[in-house]
Order: sequence, then structure tokens, then C-alpha cells
Amino acid sequence: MADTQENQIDNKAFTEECHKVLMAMSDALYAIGGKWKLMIIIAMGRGNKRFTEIQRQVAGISARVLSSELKELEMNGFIIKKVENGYPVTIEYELLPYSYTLEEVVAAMTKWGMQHREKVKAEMSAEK
Amino acid sequence: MADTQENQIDNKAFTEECHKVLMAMSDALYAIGGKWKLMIIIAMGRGNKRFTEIQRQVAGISARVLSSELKELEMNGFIIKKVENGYPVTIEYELLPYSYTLEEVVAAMTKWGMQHREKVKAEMSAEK
DNA sequence: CTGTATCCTGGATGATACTG
DNA sequence: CAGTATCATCCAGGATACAG
Repeated sequence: MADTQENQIDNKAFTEECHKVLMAMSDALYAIGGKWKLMIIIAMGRGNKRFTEIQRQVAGISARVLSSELKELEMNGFIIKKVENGYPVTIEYELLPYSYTLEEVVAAMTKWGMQHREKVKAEMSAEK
Repeated sequence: MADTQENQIDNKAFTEECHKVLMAMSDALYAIGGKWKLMIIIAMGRGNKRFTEIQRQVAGISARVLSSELKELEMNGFIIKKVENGYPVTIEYELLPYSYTLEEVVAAMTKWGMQHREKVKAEMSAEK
């Protein structure tokens, strides 16, 4: 009985904690989910600042999509667009400090991605 | 001159490293990207094993989508479907060990998601 | 309860051409 | 170089109904 009550309490707390975690994950996916945002941030973190540089580095992204992703990233405080007047005008994108709060996420995902690639490769050669 | 050469070497190595990281991220996004997979794994990690339990916990997912996501997760070795014969038949899904390799990723993302939520909330109240 | 079958729509993306 | 405009396409996912 006491056991049953405790279990109910535990389950309730557990469910609430689960909701919190799921909500956090949902928030994260909303902000940085999708096919490109993290990859753009990685490329920029490696020193790519110009539109064309980023596009070359992030294989497969089109100008239209890169343009709209950069706008979203700017709106959400991850990057800033800098326009230098001159001949010709020079445009550079830079990471803002908020991008660096993603370092752990990026590190964890890339590490996992590398392990996963190894696993898939091993399976490929295993099955004939 | 030597400086220029060294820079070229550095840049080349740097670009290659960037490619590796981007490829790893791309692999990871391919396997666990999308709106639902990580959330399903979180819910299952909290003890939800039945189809309906998972659907209730992962707010907003439809039966059709959950069904197809579970199939993909099973194909990719993240979960296993267990069928217990009885009256009625009981079906449970369980995380396989490979799901636990995602722990760091999940932890990093949920932590970031919580911080992000706080930041957004702070901005909301700031701008009247 | 645990799904599957259909139908359908919006938004994301690709392709291509064009501009300052 | 750094994009924008336009059009066509595709598919994830929602809604609903149904089935074992």
C-alpha cells in the first residue's frame, strides 16, 4: 500500500520530468533542428565568413536555402551580418557568442556521427 | 613566404577537418534528425514501452507517424519490438543498447533546450 | 490496443534564371 | 560576389476511417 502510493508518486514525478525533458528537446529541435543550421554554424566556426565560402563548405546547400537559413540564424541571435563599404562592398557573417553555447551539442553530435559511421561501415562489410 | 606556405598547409588541414566534422554531423542528422526520433527515444528511456503510452507522452505525434518512426528505429538498431502471445497479445518496444550511445547527444540537447527556453522567455519579458 | 490505408495539404527544397 | 525571383516538385506529416 505504502509501496503503491510511493510508486504512484514516483511515476508522477517521473512523468513530469519526462515532460520537461521532452519539452526541452522540442525547443531545441525547433531552434536548431532541420537539415542545415548546425552545419552552417560548424562551417562558420571553422572560419568561413563569406556567403560563397559557406556555400562551398556546406555541401549541397543552394543559394536560396542558405540565404534564408542565414536570415533565420541572424534573427535568432546566432550570427551577425557585417557589411563593409568599399569597392566592392564586402559582406561577412560572424558567429555571435550565442552560437558558442551550442559547442557541447555540436561536439556530442559529431562524435556520435563518427561512431555511427564506423558502425554502419562495419555492418556493411559484415553482411557479405 | 614560409608563412604563406604554412598558412596554406594549415588551411588545407583545417578545411579537411571541417569536412570531417560536417560529414559526421550530416551522418548524425540523417540517422537521428527529424522531428520525432530523439523524442521517442527519450520517452522510451523513461519507461514507456507500449504504443499508446509513447504516443501519449510524445505530444502531437499521430499513430501513422509513430508507427513509421518505430519501424525506422527498429531497422536502424535503436529499438526492438517484442510480441508476447496471450489474451490479448501484448506488444512492447524496448530500447536496445545502441540507443544508449545517444545519451550524450540527448543530454547536451536537452540542456541547451532548457537554457534556450530561459533566454527566449527573458527576451519576451524584456521587450514589453 | 495497435496499428494500417487513404487522402490531402503546406512547407521545404531544387532548378534555373536573373540583378546590382 | 551575394544574393532574389519564380516555378515546379516532393514528401513529411495531419485527418480520418478502418481492421485485426
